[in-house]
Amino acid sequence: MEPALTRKLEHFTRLSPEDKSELTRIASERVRSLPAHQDVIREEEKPRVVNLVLEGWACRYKHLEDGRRQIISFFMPGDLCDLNVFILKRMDHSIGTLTDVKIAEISQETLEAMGLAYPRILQALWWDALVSAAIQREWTVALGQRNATERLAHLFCEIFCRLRCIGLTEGSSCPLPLTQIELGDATGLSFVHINRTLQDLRRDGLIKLNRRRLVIPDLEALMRVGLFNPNYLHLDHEGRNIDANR
Amino acid sequence: MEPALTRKLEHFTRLSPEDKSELTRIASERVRSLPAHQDVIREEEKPRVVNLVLEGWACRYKHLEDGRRQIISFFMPGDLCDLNVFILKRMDHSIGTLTDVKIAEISQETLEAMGLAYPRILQALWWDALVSAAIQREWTVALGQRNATERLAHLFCEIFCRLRCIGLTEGSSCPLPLTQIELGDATGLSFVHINRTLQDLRRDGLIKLNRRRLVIPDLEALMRVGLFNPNYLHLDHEGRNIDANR
DNA sequence: CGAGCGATTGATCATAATCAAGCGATGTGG
DNA sequence: CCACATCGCTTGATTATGATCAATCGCTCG
Repeated sequence: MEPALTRKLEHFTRLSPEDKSELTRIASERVRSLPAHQDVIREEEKPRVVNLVLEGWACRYKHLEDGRRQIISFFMPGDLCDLNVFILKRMDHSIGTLTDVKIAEISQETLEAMGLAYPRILQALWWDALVSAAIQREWTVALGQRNATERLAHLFCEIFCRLRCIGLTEGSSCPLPLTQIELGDATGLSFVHINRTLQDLRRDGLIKLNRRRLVIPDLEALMRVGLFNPNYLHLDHEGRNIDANR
Repeated sequence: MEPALTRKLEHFTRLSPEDKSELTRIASERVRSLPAHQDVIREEEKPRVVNLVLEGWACRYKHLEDGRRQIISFFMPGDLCDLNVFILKRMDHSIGTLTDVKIAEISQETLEAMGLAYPRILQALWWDALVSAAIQREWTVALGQRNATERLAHLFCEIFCRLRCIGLTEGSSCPLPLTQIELGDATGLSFVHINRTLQDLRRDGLIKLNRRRLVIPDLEALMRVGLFNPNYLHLDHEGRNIDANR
Protein backbone atom coordinates (compact mmCIF):
# COMPACT_ATOMS: atom_id res chain seq x y z
CA MET A 1 0.00 0.00 0.00
CA GLU A 2 1.04 3.57 -0.61
CA PRO A 3 2.50 5.43 2.32
CA ALA A 4 0.05 7.59 4.29
CA LEU A 5 1.88 10.70 3.15
CA THR A 6 1.07 9.91 -0.48
CA ARG A 7 -2.57 9.38 0.35
CA LYS A 8 -2.69 12.66 2.20
CA LEU A 9 -0.96 14.70 -0.49
CA GLU A 10 -3.32 13.37 -3.11
CA HIS A 11 -6.02 15.36 -1.39
CA PHE A 12 -4.19 18.39 -2.63
CA THR A 13 -2.85 17.44 -6.04
CA ARG A 14 -2.68 14.55 -8.45
CA LEU A 15 0.68 12.89 -8.24
CA SER A 16 2.37 11.18 -11.16
CA PRO A 17 3.65 7.61 -10.87
CA GLU A 18 7.17 9.06 -10.58
CA ASP A 19 6.08 11.35 -7.76
CA LYS A 20 4.57 8.42 -5.96
CA SER A 21 7.57 6.19 -6.29
CA GLU A 22 9.79 9.00 -5.04
CA LEU A 23 7.57 9.38 -1.97
CA THR A 24 7.63 5.63 -1.42
CA ARG A 25 11.39 5.64 -1.67
CA ILE A 26 11.74 8.42 0.88
CA ALA A 27 9.36 6.66 3.23
CA SER A 28 11.39 3.47 3.15
CA GLU A 29 14.90 4.77 3.71
CA ARG A 30 16.29 5.38 7.16
CA VAL A 31 13.32 3.97 8.98
CA ARG A 32 13.42 3.85 12.76
CA SER A 33 11.12 1.89 15.06
CA LEU A 34 10.44 3.37 18.46
CA PRO A 35 8.45 2.05 21.40
CA ALA A 36 5.58 3.98 22.94
CA HIS A 37 6.32 6.84 25.31
CA GLN A 38 9.80 7.68 24.16
CA ASP A 39 11.19 10.99 23.00
CA VAL A 40 12.10 11.38 19.35
CA ILE A 41 13.85 14.67 20.03
CA ARG A 42 13.96 16.87 23.10
CA GLU A 43 13.72 20.58 23.70
CA GLU A 44 17.16 22.25 23.44
CA GLU A 45 18.53 19.60 21.09
CA LYS A 46 19.68 20.52 17.59
CA PRO A 47 17.29 19.25 14.90
CA ARG A 48 19.19 17.26 12.32
CA VAL A 49 16.51 15.58 10.23
CA VAL A 50 12.88 15.91 9.32
CA ASN A 51 10.85 13.08 10.80
CA LEU A 52 8.05 11.51 8.83
CA VAL A 53 5.65 9.33 10.78
CA LEU A 54 4.93 6.08 8.92
CA GLU A 55 2.96 4.18 11.56
CA GLY A 56 1.65 4.99 15.01
CA TRP A 57 1.05 8.25 16.82
CA ALA A 58 3.43 10.81 18.24
CA CYS A 59 3.04 14.33 19.58
CA ARG A 60 4.75 17.63 20.10
CA TYR A 61 4.69 18.71 23.70
CA LYS A 62 6.18 21.18 26.07
CA HIS A 63 6.72 21.14 29.81
CA LEU A 64 6.53 24.23 31.99
CA GLU A 65 9.17 24.53 34.69
CA ASP A 66 6.72 23.40 37.34
CA GLY A 67 5.79 20.22 35.53
CA ARG A 68 2.60 21.20 33.77
CA ARG A 69 2.56 19.68 30.31
CA GLN A 70 0.80 20.73 27.13
CA ILE A 71 0.50 18.53 24.08
CA ILE A 72 0.78 20.96 21.19
CA SER A 73 -0.13 18.73 18.29
CA PHE A 74 -0.57 15.13 17.29
CA PHE A 75 1.43 13.38 14.62
CA MET A 76 -0.29 10.56 12.79
CA PRO A 77 0.88 8.49 9.84
CA GLY A 78 1.79 10.76 6.96
CA ASP A 79 2.64 13.67 9.23
CA LEU A 80 5.95 15.40 8.89
CA CYS A 81 7.56 17.76 11.33
CA ASP A 82 8.46 21.21 10.09
CA LEU A 83 10.05 21.06 6.67
CA ASN A 84 12.74 23.56 7.45
CA VAL A 85 13.65 22.77 11.05
CA PHE A 86 17.32 22.60 10.11
CA ILE A 87 17.33 26.36 10.14
CA LEU A 88 16.84 26.49 13.89
CA LYS A 89 19.73 26.03 16.25
CA ARG A 90 17.74 24.13 18.80
CA MET A 91 14.30 22.74 19.43
CA ASP A 92 11.88 24.85 21.45
CA HIS A 93 9.72 21.82 22.25
CA SER A 94 9.95 18.05 22.38
CA ILE A 95 8.53 15.33 20.19
CA GLY A 96 7.57 12.04 21.78
CA THR A 97 5.83 8.86 20.76
CA LEU A 98 2.39 7.95 22.07
CA THR A 99 2.26 4.44 20.62
CA ASP A 100 4.86 2.24 19.03
CA VAL A 101 5.94 4.20 16.03
CA LYS A 102 7.80 3.83 12.77
CA ILE A 103 9.36 7.00 11.45
CA ALA A 104 11.50 7.79 8.44
CA GLU A 105 14.29 10.28 8.88
CA ILE A 106 14.70 12.62 5.96
CA SER A 107 17.90 14.58 5.59
CA GLN A 108 18.15 18.13 4.40
CA GLU A 109 20.00 16.95 1.29
CA THR A 110 17.32 14.43 0.41
CA LEU A 111 14.63 17.06 0.81
CA GLU A 112 16.45 19.60 -1.30
CA ALA A 113 17.17 17.13 -4.06
CA MET A 114 13.56 16.01 -4.02
CA GLY A 115 12.34 19.59 -4.16
CA LEU A 116 14.37 20.25 -7.28
CA ALA A 117 13.53 17.02 -9.06
CA TYR A 118 9.87 16.78 -8.04
CA PRO A 119 8.42 20.28 -7.76
CA ARG A 120 4.88 18.94 -7.54
CA ILE A 121 5.77 17.06 -4.37
CA LEU A 122 7.40 20.14 -2.93
CA GLN A 123 4.29 22.15 -3.66
CA ALA A 124 2.16 19.52 -1.97
CA LEU A 125 4.43 19.51 1.07
CA TRP A 126 3.98 23.27 1.39
CA TRP A 127 0.25 22.76 1.26
CA ASP A 128 0.63 20.22 4.04
CA ALA A 129 2.70 22.64 6.09
CA LEU A 130 0.04 25.33 5.70
CA VAL A 131 -2.63 22.89 6.84
CA SER A 132 -0.53 22.02 9.88
CA ALA A 133 -0.31 25.69 10.73
CA ALA A 134 -4.07 26.00 10.35
CA ILE A 135 -4.57 23.08 12.72
CA GLN A 136 -2.33 24.80 15.25
CA ARG A 137 -4.42 27.96 14.95
CA GLU A 138 -7.59 25.96 15.45
CA TRP A 139 -6.16 24.52 18.65
CA THR A 140 -5.55 28.07 19.82
CA VAL A 141 -9.22 28.83 19.18
CA ALA A 142 -10.32 25.65 20.93
CA LEU A 143 -8.27 26.30 24.06
CA GLY A 144 -9.24 29.95 24.15
CA GLN A 145 -12.95 29.76 23.46
CA ARG A 146 -14.41 26.28 23.67
CA ASN A 147 -15.61 24.59 26.83
CA ALA A 148 -14.71 21.06 27.79
CA THR A 149 -17.45 19.31 25.80
CA GLU A 150 -16.78 21.40 22.73
CA ARG A 151 -13.03 20.85 22.93
CA LEU A 152 -13.34 17.08 23.10
CA ALA A 153 -15.97 16.96 20.39
CA HIS A 154 -13.86 19.19 18.18
CA LEU A 155 -10.72 17.17 18.78
CA PHE A 156 -12.50 13.93 17.93
CA CYS A 157 -13.84 15.43 14.72
CA GLU A 158 -10.39 16.63 13.76
CA ILE A 159 -8.78 13.29 14.49
CA PHE A 160 -11.46 11.43 12.59
CA CYS A 161 -11.18 13.67 9.53
CA ARG A 162 -7.41 13.47 9.49
CA LEU A 163 -7.41 9.71 9.80
CA ARG A 164 -10.09 9.36 7.18
CA CYS A 165 -8.07 11.24 4.64
CA ILE A 166 -5.23 8.75 5.01
CA GLY A 167 -7.59 5.80 4.90
CA LEU A 168 -7.29 4.77 8.53
CA THR A 169 -10.96 4.95 9.48
CA GLU A 170 -13.38 2.07 9.15
CA GLY A 171 -16.91 3.24 8.64
CA SER A 172 -17.70 5.48 11.54
CA SER A 173 -14.86 4.33 13.73
CA CYS A 174 -11.17 5.07 14.07
CA PRO A 175 -8.28 4.27 16.40
CA LEU A 176 -7.81 6.54 19.38
CA PRO A 177 -4.72 5.35 21.21
CA LEU A 178 -4.78 8.08 23.86
CA THR A 179 -5.24 7.82 27.60
CA GLN A 180 -7.48 10.27 29.41
CA ILE A 181 -4.36 11.93 30.81
CA GLU A 182 -3.10 12.53 27.28
CA LEU A 183 -6.47 13.87 26.18
CA GLY A 184 -6.25 16.23 29.15
CA ASP A 185 -2.76 17.37 28.24
CA ALA A 186 -3.93 18.10 24.71
CA THR A 187 -7.10 19.97 25.65
CA GLY A 188 -5.79 21.81 28.70
CA LEU A 189 -8.23 20.02 31.00
CA SER A 190 -7.68 17.79 34.03
CA PHE A 191 -8.00 14.08 33.41
CA VAL A 192 -10.83 13.93 35.94
CA HIS A 193 -12.79 16.43 33.95
CA ILE A 194 -11.98 14.59 30.73
CA ASN A 195 -13.44 11.47 32.28
CA ARG A 196 -16.67 13.23 33.16
CA THR A 197 -16.94 14.97 29.83
CA LEU A 198 -16.43 11.69 27.99
CA GLN A 199 -19.29 10.26 30.01
CA ASP A 200 -21.50 13.16 28.92
CA LEU A 201 -20.63 12.57 25.27
CA ARG A 202 -21.31 8.85 25.65
CA ARG A 203 -24.58 9.45 27.47
CA ASP A 204 -25.73 11.69 24.62
CA GLY A 205 -24.88 8.97 22.12
CA LEU A 206 -22.32 11.18 20.41
CA ILE A 207 -19.42 8.80 20.79
CA LYS A 208 -18.52 5.32 21.83
CA LEU A 209 -15.04 4.83 23.13
CA ASN A 210 -13.34 1.76 24.44
CA ARG A 211 -10.29 -0.35 23.93
CA ARG A 212 -8.56 2.52 22.13
CA ARG A 213 -11.21 2.74 19.49
CA LEU A 214 -13.54 5.67 18.87
CA VAL A 215 -16.94 5.29 17.21
CA ILE A 216 -18.79 8.36 16.00
CA PRO A 217 -22.31 7.24 15.13
CA ASP A 218 -23.34 10.65 13.78
CA LEU A 219 -20.42 12.79 12.69
CA GLU A 220 -22.65 15.71 11.74
CA ALA A 221 -24.07 15.79 15.25
CA LEU A 222 -20.64 15.68 16.87
CA MET A 223 -19.49 18.47 14.57
CA ARG A 224 -22.37 20.62 15.70
CA VAL A 225 -21.54 19.99 19.35
CA GLY A 226 -17.88 20.89 18.78
CA LEU A 227 -18.66 23.84 16.50
CA PHE A 228 -16.44 22.03 14.04
CA ASN A 229 -16.04 23.55 10.61
CA PRO A 230 -13.71 21.40 8.52
CA ASN A 231 -12.66 24.19 6.19
CA TYR A 232 -9.41 24.69 8.10
CA LEU A 233 -8.23 21.24 7.02
CA HIS A 234 -8.35 22.41 3.39
CA LEU A 235 -9.37 18.98 2.21
CA ASP A 236 -11.82 20.10 -0.43
CA HIS A 237 -9.62 18.84 -3.22
CA GLU A 238 -8.69 22.39 -3.99
CA GLY A 239 -5.66 21.51 -6.03
CA ARG A 240 -7.10 18.59 -7.91
CA ASN A 241 -7.06 20.88 -10.88
CA ILE A 242 -3.29 20.94 -10.73
CA ASP A 243 -2.96 17.90 -12.89
CA ALA A 244 0.01 15.63 -12.93
CA ASN A 245 -0.31 15.67 -16.74
CA ARG A 246 0.71 12.08 -17.16
CA MET B 1 15.36 54.09 8.63
CA GLU B 2 15.43 50.48 7.57
CA PRO B 3 12.10 48.69 7.46
CA ALA B 4 11.24 46.67 10.57
CA LEU B 5 11.47 43.47 8.56
CA THR B 6 15.13 44.15 7.83
CA ARG B 7 15.86 44.80 11.48
CA LYS B 8 14.11 41.61 12.45
CA LEU B 9 15.82 39.41 9.87
CA GLU B 10 19.22 40.70 10.95
CA HIS B 11 18.67 38.85 14.19
CA PHE B 12 19.00 35.74 12.12
CA THR B 13 21.62 36.52 9.52
CA ARG B 14 23.85 39.30 8.27
CA LEU B 15 22.35 40.88 5.22
CA SER B 16 24.40 42.42 2.45
CA PRO B 17 23.72 45.97 1.26
CA GLU B 18 22.03 44.45 -1.79
CA ASP B 19 19.81 42.30 0.40
CA LYS B 20 18.82 45.33 2.40
CA SER B 21 18.00 47.47 -0.57
CA GLU B 22 15.90 44.66 -2.00
CA LEU B 23 13.94 44.45 1.26
CA THR B 24 13.51 48.21 1.28
CA ARG B 25 12.25 48.09 -2.28
CA ILE B 26 9.70 45.40 -1.48
CA ALA B 27 8.52 47.31 1.56
CA SER B 28 7.87 50.45 -0.45
CA GLU B 29 5.94 49.06 -3.40
CA ARG B 30 2.21 48.56 -3.30
CA VAL B 31 1.75 50.12 0.09
CA ARG B 32 -1.76 50.37 1.51
CA SER B 33 -2.89 52.48 4.44
CA LEU B 34 -5.79 51.16 6.47
CA PRO B 35 -7.67 52.63 9.41
CA ALA B 36 -7.98 50.84 12.73
CA HIS B 37 -10.52 48.04 13.09
CA GLN B 38 -10.87 47.09 9.48
CA ASP B 39 -10.44 43.70 7.87
CA VAL B 40 -7.47 43.14 5.61
CA ILE B 41 -8.86 39.84 4.42
CA ARG B 42 -11.77 37.75 5.61
CA GLU B 43 -12.33 34.08 6.21
CA GLU B 44 -13.50 32.33 3.01
CA GLU B 45 -11.81 34.85 0.71
CA LYS B 46 -9.09 33.76 -1.69
CA PRO B 47 -5.65 34.98 -0.62
CA ARG B 48 -3.95 36.81 -3.46
CA VAL B 49 -0.95 38.50 -1.90
CA VAL B 50 1.31 38.23 1.09
CA ASN B 51 0.81 41.15 3.44
CA LEU B 52 3.78 42.72 5.16
CA VAL B 53 3.01 45.05 8.06
CA LEU B 54 5.08 48.22 7.86
CA GLU B 55 3.49 50.27 10.64
CA GLY B 56 0.81 49.65 13.25
CA TRP B 57 -0.68 46.48 14.64
CA ALA B 58 -3.01 43.90 13.11
CA CYS B 59 -4.15 40.45 14.14
CA ARG B 60 -5.39 37.13 12.91
CA TYR B 61 -8.70 36.19 14.44
CA LYS B 62 -11.52 33.77 14.10
CA HIS B 63 -15.16 33.92 15.08
CA LEU B 64 -17.17 30.94 16.23
CA GLU B 65 -20.70 30.66 14.91
CA ASP B 66 -22.13 31.97 18.15
CA GLY B 67 -20.03 35.10 18.17
CA ARG B 68 -17.16 34.14 20.42
CA ARG B 69 -13.94 35.52 19.04
CA GLN B 70 -10.36 34.39 19.43
CA ILE B 71 -7.39 36.49 18.42
CA ILE B 72 -4.91 33.95 17.12
CA SER B 73 -1.82 36.09 16.71
CA PHE B 74 -0.64 39.66 16.58
CA PHE B 75 1.05 41.25 13.61
CA MET B 76 3.48 44.03 14.37
CA PRO B 77 5.77 45.97 12.03
CA GLY B 78 8.01 43.56 10.13
CA ASP B 79 5.52 40.72 10.37
CA LEU B 80 4.47 38.89 7.28
CA CYS B 81 1.53 36.59 6.86
CA ASP B 82 2.23 33.07 5.67
CA LEU B 83 4.75 33.05 2.86
CA ASN B 84 2.91 30.52 0.80
CA VAL B 85 -0.74 31.42 1.35
CA PHE B 86 -1.34 31.46 -2.38
CA ILE B 87 -1.45 27.72 -2.25
CA LEU B 88 -4.71 27.73 -0.30
CA LYS B 89 -7.99 28.21 -2.04
CA ARG B 90 -9.51 30.26 0.72
CA MET B 91 -8.68 31.76 4.08
CA ASP B 92 -9.63 29.78 7.17
CA HIS B 93 -9.44 32.89 9.36
CA SER B 94 -9.57 36.67 9.05
CA ILE B 95 -6.92 39.32 9.39
CA GLY B 96 -7.92 42.70 10.75
CA THR B 97 -6.21 45.88 11.84
CA LEU B 98 -6.02 46.92 15.48
CA THR B 99 -4.57 50.38 14.88
CA ASP B 100 -4.08 52.45 11.77
CA VAL B 101 -1.80 50.34 9.68
CA LYS B 102 0.46 50.54 6.65
CA ILE B 103 0.98 47.29 4.83
CA ALA B 104 2.87 46.34 1.70
CA GLU B 105 1.29 43.80 -0.59
CA ILE B 106 3.76 41.33 -2.02
CA SER B 107 2.78 39.27 -5.03
CA GLN B 108 3.68 35.68 -5.59
CA GLU B 109 5.83 36.69 -8.56
CA THR B 110 7.77 39.26 -6.55
CA LEU B 111 8.41 36.71 -3.84
CA GLU B 112 9.53 34.04 -6.25
CA ALA B 113 11.85 36.38 -8.08
CA MET B 114 13.30 37.60 -4.81
CA GLY B 115 13.79 34.06 -3.60
CA LEU B 116 15.84 33.22 -6.66
CA ALA B 117 17.89 36.40 -6.71
CA TYR B 118 18.41 36.76 -2.97
CA PRO B 119 18.63 33.32 -1.40
CA ARG B 120 19.89 34.75 1.87
CA ILE B 121 16.67 36.74 2.24
CA LEU B 122 14.63 33.68 1.43
CA GLN B 123 16.48 31.71 4.07
CA ALA B 124 15.83 34.47 6.60
CA LEU B 125 12.15 34.53 5.72
CA TRP B 126 11.94 30.81 6.40
CA TRP B 127 13.56 31.39 9.76
CA ASP B 128 10.91 34.03 10.41
CA ALA B 129 8.16 31.64 9.42
CA LEU B 130 9.50 29.01 11.81
CA VAL B 131 9.58 31.55 14.61
CA SER B 132 5.97 32.50 13.86
CA ALA B 133 5.01 28.84 14.13
CA ALA B 134 6.85 28.63 17.45
CA ILE B 135 4.94 31.64 18.73
CA GLN B 136 1.70 29.97 17.75
CA ARG B 137 2.70 26.85 19.67
CA GLU B 138 3.57 28.94 22.69
CA TRP B 139 0.09 30.46 22.59
CA THR B 140 -1.31 26.95 22.64
CA VAL B 141 0.72 26.26 25.78
CA ALA B 142 -0.37 29.53 27.36
CA LEU B 143 -4.07 28.96 26.74
CA GLY B 144 -3.87 25.34 27.80
CA GLN B 145 -1.74 25.60 30.93
CA ARG B 146 -1.29 29.12 32.21
CA ASN B 147 -3.65 30.95 34.53
CA ALA B 148 -4.81 34.51 33.93
CA THR B 149 -1.87 36.25 35.59
CA GLU B 150 0.64 34.03 33.84
CA ARG B 151 -1.03 34.50 30.47
CA LEU B 152 -0.96 38.25 30.66
CA ALA B 153 2.58 38.35 32.01
CA HIS B 154 3.69 35.98 29.28
CA LEU B 155 1.96 37.94 26.57
CA PHE B 156 3.53 41.19 27.73
CA CYS B 157 6.98 39.60 27.74
CA GLU B 158 6.45 38.28 24.24
CA ILE B 159 5.23 41.60 22.93
CA PHE B 160 8.08 43.46 24.56
CA CYS B 161 10.72 41.10 23.17
CA ARG B 162 9.27 41.19 19.69
CA LEU B 163 9.08 44.97 19.67
CA ARG B 164 12.57 45.29 21.09
CA CYS B 165 14.04 43.25 18.29
CA ILE B 166 12.65 45.69 15.73
CA GLY B 167 13.75 48.71 17.73
CA LEU B 168 10.32 49.84 18.87
CA THR B 169 10.90 49.79 22.62
CA GLU B 170 12.25 52.73 24.59
CA GLY B 171 14.11 51.64 27.69
CA SER B 172 11.68 49.52 29.65
CA SER B 173 8.56 50.69 27.85
CA CYS B 174 6.77 49.87 24.63
CA PRO B 175 3.52 50.68 22.87
CA LEU B 176 0.52 48.50 23.72
CA PRO B 177 -2.36 49.69 21.56
CA LEU B 178 -4.83 47.06 22.77
CA THR B 179 -8.08 47.46 24.64
CA GLN B 180 -8.92 45.15 27.51
CA ILE B 181 -11.47 43.47 25.28
CA GLU B 182 -8.75 42.70 22.74
CA LEU B 183 -6.45 41.41 25.47
CA GLY B 184 -9.31 39.16 26.52
CA ASP B 185 -9.89 37.90 23.00
CA ALA B 186 -6.20 37.07 22.71
CA THR B 187 -5.85 35.32 26.06
CA GLY B 188 -9.21 33.57 26.15
CA LEU B 189 -10.32 35.51 29.23
CA SER B 190 -13.26 37.84 29.82
CA PHE B 191 -12.47 41.54 29.73
CA VAL B 192 -13.68 41.87 33.31
CA HIS B 193 -11.14 39.35 34.43
CA ILE B 194 -8.44 41.03 32.34
CA ASN B 195 -9.19 44.24 34.17
CA ARG B 196 -8.78 42.60 37.54
CA THR B 197 -5.66 40.72 36.56
CA LEU B 198 -4.08 43.91 35.25
CA GLN B 199 -4.75 45.50 38.60
CA ASP B 200 -2.97 42.62 40.31
CA LEU B 201 0.05 43.05 38.06
CA ARG B 202 0.07 46.80 38.69
CA ARG B 203 -0.32 46.34 42.43
CA ASP B 204 2.70 44.02 42.45
CA GLY B 205 4.73 46.62 40.57
CA LEU B 206 5.23 44.28 37.63
CA ILE B 207 3.79 46.60 35.01
CA LYS B 208 2.57 50.11 34.46
CA LEU B 209 0.00 50.55 31.76
CA ASN B 210 -1.81 53.61 30.59
CA ARG B 211 -2.49 55.63 27.50
CA ARG B 212 -1.61 52.64 25.33
CA ARG B 213 1.88 52.40 26.71
CA LEU B 214 3.29 49.52 28.74
CA VAL B 215 6.18 49.91 31.17
CA ILE B 216 7.95 46.84 32.51
CA PRO B 217 10.16 48.02 35.38
CA ASP B 218 11.73 44.59 35.90
CA LEU B 219 11.53 42.32 32.88
CA GLU B 220 13.20 39.42 34.67
CA ALA B 221 10.55 39.51 37.35
CA LEU B 222 7.71 39.60 34.84
CA MET B 223 9.29 36.70 32.97
CA ARG B 224 9.34 34.65 36.16
CA VAL B 225 5.68 35.40 36.82
CA GLY B 226 4.72 34.40 33.27
CA LEU B 227 7.03 31.37 33.18
CA PHE B 228 8.45 33.03 30.11
CA ASN B 229 11.41 31.38 28.44
CA PRO B 230 12.46 33.38 25.38
CA ASN B 231 14.12 30.48 23.62
CA TYR B 232 11.05 29.97 21.40
CA LEU B 233 11.68 33.34 19.76
CA HIS B 234 15.04 32.04 18.48
CA LEU B 235 16.60 35.46 18.81
CA ASP B 236 19.96 34.31 20.07
CA HIS B 237 21.70 35.38 16.91
CA GLU B 238 21.89 31.82 15.88
CA GLY B 239 22.61 32.51 12.26
CA ARG B 240 24.97 35.41 12.73
CA ASN B 241 27.65 33.01 11.65
CA ILE B 242 26.05 32.84 8.23
CA ASP B 243 27.96 35.77 6.90
CA ALA B 244 26.83 37.96 4.10
CA ASN B 245 30.44 37.84 2.80
CA ARG B 246 30.26 41.31 1.37
C1' DC C 1 -25.30 67.96 25.23
C1' DG C 2 -25.81 63.29 24.40
C1' DA C 3 -23.84 59.02 22.59
C1' DG C 4 -20.57 55.70 22.72
C1' DC C 5 -16.45 53.55 24.21
C1' DG C 6 -13.23 51.85 27.46
C1' DA C 7 -12.28 51.04 32.11
C1' DT C 8 -13.85 49.83 36.63
C1' DT C 9 -16.39 47.68 40.56
C1' DG C 10 -19.58 44.62 43.01
C1' DA C 11 -22.36 40.48 43.37
C1' DT C 12 -23.45 36.04 41.95
C1' DC C 13 -22.88 31.86 39.31
C1' DA C 14 -20.64 28.11 36.60
C1' DT C 15 -17.04 25.51 35.00
C1' DA C 16 -13.42 23.00 35.89
C1' DA C 17 -9.42 21.92 39.28
C1' DT C 18 -8.01 19.52 43.12
C1' DC C 19 -7.98 16.07 46.64
C1' DA C 20 -9.02 11.54 47.92
C1' DA C 21 -10.40 6.97 47.46
C1' DG C 22 -11.46 2.77 45.10
C1' DC C 23 -11.83 -0.58 41.16
C1' DG C 24 -10.40 -3.70 37.53
C1' DA C 25 -7.01 -5.36 34.43
C1' DT C 26 -2.29 -6.37 33.54
C1' DG C 27 2.11 -7.70 34.51
C1' DT C 28 5.98 -9.22 37.42
C1' DG C 29 8.92 -11.19 40.74
C1' DG C 30 9.28 -14.17 44.77
C1' DC D 1 0.77 -19.42 41.36
C1' DC D 2 0.00 -15.86 44.30
C1' DA D 3 1.08 -11.22 46.18
C1' DC D 4 1.81 -6.94 44.94
C1' DA D 5 2.55 -2.95 42.15
C1' DT D 6 1.18 -0.17 38.49
C1' DC D 7 -1.78 1.92 35.27
C1' DG D 8 -5.92 3.68 33.53
C1' DC D 9 -10.43 4.66 34.72
C1' DT D 10 -14.09 6.10 37.79
C1' DT D 11 -16.61 8.51 41.53
C1' DG D 12 -17.51 11.80 45.32
C1' DA D 13 -16.61 16.00 47.92
C1' DT D 14 -14.73 20.41 48.13
C1' DT D 15 -12.48 24.44 46.34
C1' DA D 16 -10.93 27.95 43.13
C1' DT D 17 -10.67 30.32 39.05
C1' DG D 18 -12.81 32.88 36.06
C1' DA D 19 -17.54 34.02 33.63
C1' DT D 20 -21.58 36.56 33.71
C1' DC D 21 -24.72 40.19 34.90
C1' DA D 22 -25.35 44.82 36.12
C1' DA D 23 -24.21 49.39 37.10
C1' DT D 24 -21.20 53.44 37.11
C1' DC D 25 -17.65 56.71 35.67
C1' DG D 26 -14.61 59.42 32.80
C1' DC D 27 -13.44 60.80 28.36
C1' DT D 28 -13.78 61.96 23.53
C1' DC D 29 -16.19 63.36 19.75
C1' DG D 30 -19.82 64.79 16.74
